[in-house]
This record gives sequence, C-alpha cells and structure tokens, in this order.
Amino acid sequence: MATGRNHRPATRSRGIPEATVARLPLYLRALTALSERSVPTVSSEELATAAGVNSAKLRKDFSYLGSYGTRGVGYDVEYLVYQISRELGLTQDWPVVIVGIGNLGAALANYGGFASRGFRVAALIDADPAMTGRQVAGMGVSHVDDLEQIIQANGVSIGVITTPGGAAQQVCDRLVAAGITSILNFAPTVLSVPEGVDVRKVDLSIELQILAFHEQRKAADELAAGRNGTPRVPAAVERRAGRAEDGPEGDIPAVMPA
Amino acid sequence: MATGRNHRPATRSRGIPEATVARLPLYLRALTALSERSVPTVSSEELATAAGVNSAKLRKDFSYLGSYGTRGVGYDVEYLVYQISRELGLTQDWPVVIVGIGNLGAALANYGGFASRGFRVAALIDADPAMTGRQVAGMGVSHVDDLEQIIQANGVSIGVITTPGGAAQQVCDRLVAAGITSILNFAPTVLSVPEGVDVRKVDLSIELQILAFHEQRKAADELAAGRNGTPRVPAAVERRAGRAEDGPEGDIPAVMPA
DNA sequence: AACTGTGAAATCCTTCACAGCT
DNA sequence: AGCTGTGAAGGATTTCACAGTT
Repeated sequence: MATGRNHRPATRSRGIPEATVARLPLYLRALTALSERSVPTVSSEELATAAGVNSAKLRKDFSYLGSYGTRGVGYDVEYLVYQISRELGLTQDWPVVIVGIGNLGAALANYGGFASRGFRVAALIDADPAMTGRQVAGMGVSHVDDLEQIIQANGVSIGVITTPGGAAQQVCDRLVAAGITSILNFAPTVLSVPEGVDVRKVDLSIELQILAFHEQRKAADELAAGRNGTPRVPAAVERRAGRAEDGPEGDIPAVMPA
Repeated sequence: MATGRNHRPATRSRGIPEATVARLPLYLRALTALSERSVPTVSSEELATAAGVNSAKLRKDFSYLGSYGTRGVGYDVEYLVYQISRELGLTQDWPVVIVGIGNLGAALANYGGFASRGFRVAALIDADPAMTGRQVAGMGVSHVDDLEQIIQANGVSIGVITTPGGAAQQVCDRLVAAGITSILNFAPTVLSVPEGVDVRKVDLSIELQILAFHEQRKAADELAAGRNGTPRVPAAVERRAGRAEDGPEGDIPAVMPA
C-alpha cells in the first residue's frame, strides 16, 4: 500500500503514519488554545508539553506534513493551525448522524465540542417509535426507517452508533448500504464492514479493564517489593493490597458468566 | 527492561506488552459470549474472528499469559475466561467514582456494562450545589467537598472525570492527592499526573477528527484515480468529492504567518 | 544561540511459517 | 490431521543525536 518511494522532498508525501494522524488532533487542540491567547509562535518543546508528548516525536510528526517551522524560532501558531486543520480535513464540514438516542446518544448530541470543529449533527435516529419526534438537544429525533433518506439527503459520510450491542451490526449494515464510509462505534460489538469503510471503537468498559490491569500490577509490585522501596505510591494501593490476593495460582475457579 | 531471559516455561512472565493488554478485554468479551452459548472449546481462528483480530496475533498474545490451549483442539472457553479475568484483575471488585455529573457523567452512571465486570460505581460527584443530593441512576450525587472522604472510605482507586475541560486538572489533582492511581479522562484536556498514576483518555472529538482524515483521503484518492477504478466505493464519496477539493498543491493558502 | 528537520539506532508490534504436541 | 506455541523476519513507531538554518 505504501507509495513505493517518494521523490518529492516533502510538502505532500502520501502516507502519514497512523500514529501521527492520531496525534494531530492533540496538537491542533493545543495550538487552538495558544491561538486564543494570541501567542504568535511556539517551539516544539513548548507545544509538545502542551500536547502531552515529547518534542522529538512532535517534530517527527510535523516532518511528515512538511517543513512548517523556522529554525531558531519555532512554529507560527496560526499557520500550523491551518495546516493541521487542512490535513485533517477540518476545513470542510462533516455532517454526522447519531443512531441510538439513549443516555449516551443524547449526551453526545448535547456535547458541545462536537460542533466546534466542522462536525455538525445532521440527525438523531432511533428505532423506538416512542422516541421519534421527541426533542433532544434542540433537535427532533427521526425514526430509523428514514435512515437511508436522511443520509442521502444530507450527504452524510460519518455515522455514530450508540445503540445497544445487539442492534449495532444491523444498524452498521444499513449505514454502510446507505453510503456511510466512517463509523464511530460506542456499542460493545465488533462490527464487520466491507473494505473501504473505517471503524473506530470507543469502549468505556475496555478502558476500565485496561486500567484495572495496571492497577492490579501496581498492587502486586508493591507487595513483591516488600514495601521497603520508595514511599511514592499513594495510599489506595496499600489499602487495596490485602484484597488483591486471590490465590496466585492453582485451583480452577468457580467462574461465573452472569 | 525485559527480564533478561525467562527460563520458566511461561505461566508467570512479567511484562505483558501493552498492545496485548489492550486486546485482552476484546478476547474476554468474545469468550463470555461463547460461554453464554455454552460453547466448550474454541480455536484461535474462531476466537480471533469473533474478537476482530487475526489468529497469529491472538496466539502470540495468549503466549504471554501462558500455555492455556491444547494443540490439536483449541482453548477451553471457561478456563480462558477465568485466566484472562484474573490477568486483568477482574476477579476483584473495583469501586470507581465519577466526577462531573453532566450529560455524559449521567449517561455513564446509567451505563449498564459498567457494573457488569467487577466495576462498581461507588459515588457520583459534582461541584454544583444544585446537583448535590439529586438522584442519578438511582444514586445520590455527592458534593465535591466530600471527594477525599468518599475515596478513602470506599477504597476507590479508579476515577472517571467527566467535568468540563476547565475543571479537569483541578479535579485530577484532588483525586490523585486522595489516593486515586488510575484515571479515565473524558475531558478534552491533557492531564498532568505524578509518576505511578495511569491516565487513559477518551475523546469523541479526536476520534471524529481521525475519521475525517481518512474520509478526506478516500475522497482525494477517488478523485486522483480518475474514477476509473473499481466501483466499490460507496455513494457518499462521490457526492462529497466536489467539496473535498481545496487546491491540491501549489498556492499557499490565505492563512499566513502575519 | 536557539531551534528545526531528519538520518540512524533502538524499541515495540505484527506476521510468517513451522516444529511439536494431541 | 489439526491446532497451538514460538523463533525469526518484517514493519511500524519512538527516540537519539546532530547537521543545518535563522
């Protein structure tokens, strides 16, 4: 898939690494904050700190976009805001639909930062007739029967799925059939989509489980270290350590699904 | 950092790769579904499909946990559920607090999948006195003044921040001072925390921006390909292509370093 | 003097492909 | 015969460190 070899010096190289793309929004946010404070230029070091990364990484990232900095000086804030916005496709507006107007769907509909960057909620869609027509975030909820028509009429290419897990694949299939090519999935389901459709997944429960893993490891390390190391670990670990033990190995448990 | 060389067959190697940890919850979810259907064993191929990864990756991931499969047969579903649960620390229960009971905080509080896997909402906390005492998801909202006391009393070590961006760092500092060592941050803010505290970030706006990047690239590729390629790209790209143009190269945009 | 842009090295992650067990 | 477990190869990402520019 990589474009063989890129002769052109920079300025328009195809194929920005995915890891870099995922950080561009962070840089953009930090830059926007600087812009609002009318800061004219910023060094890679300062910007990196604001974005929560290290400066070598930031410079490498920017090098994929082109040479937008000035040696000895830094980056022009407004200019960079524009370049990154353009690279991310935020100079155009992106209508999105939210399917599944439960607690989460409604919360997202109300979420302000949504509209801020070129994203516009074109419609809220739900399968429940009792929901249809109700006002959420100042907007009428449409019935899922009209899904295809809404997408076509508004030229929507991004869909957000906030249905229960059981409905997600079905909704996904309809979205894709209707022309959607990017999906943000909040349902706890692995969606299968045809080639050419992007799916990103946001899953609260997965994030918590990852945190739990590290949390547990901290407690275990603390125990193993015989509590004689640096006393930098906060109180919770200490309190928790007792419960963390579970029989380190051995007997097969009474595992319970439900 | 790698433990030199691991003699022990497996069973307890330190240092599971982060990428693997991030996938364990996916495997666990797929396994739980199999378990509910009383499927006794599963091959790496089947499980990988259900989890949305490829089988080599899955086998490699499991190899970090130990040798839990049977050659020629596959994995015992119940046994694997237990092993992964244990590895993730889900055999104990994790009280969490949610700070910031706006739309999103309330939605999370109501979210069912929360409680399912050992996570228990110990308290909902908000700074707004008007919110205090109100019932959300069958639970009283506490005032942020009591944050420290609540955390100590319940042995909470995981905090979820759903405040507006402006309040997030402040809340984070208090959580950390009170003993929290893992934070799930929904606020659009880069949190700074002392060493030993884990932060994971969930950001709707960032996810959408990443999708927009790819969406834009699809449209651009479509144009560049002179629309003679395979006609597999859905209608939205076509519709969108006109707007996606922005001056492909060449002229420097209106926005310029002052 | 300050700071960017980038090859090269180091590290991390994925995929291949097959030996080894059941 | 079927499937796991894993070295080794291949990619991708991060970090280093410094040449080059203002």
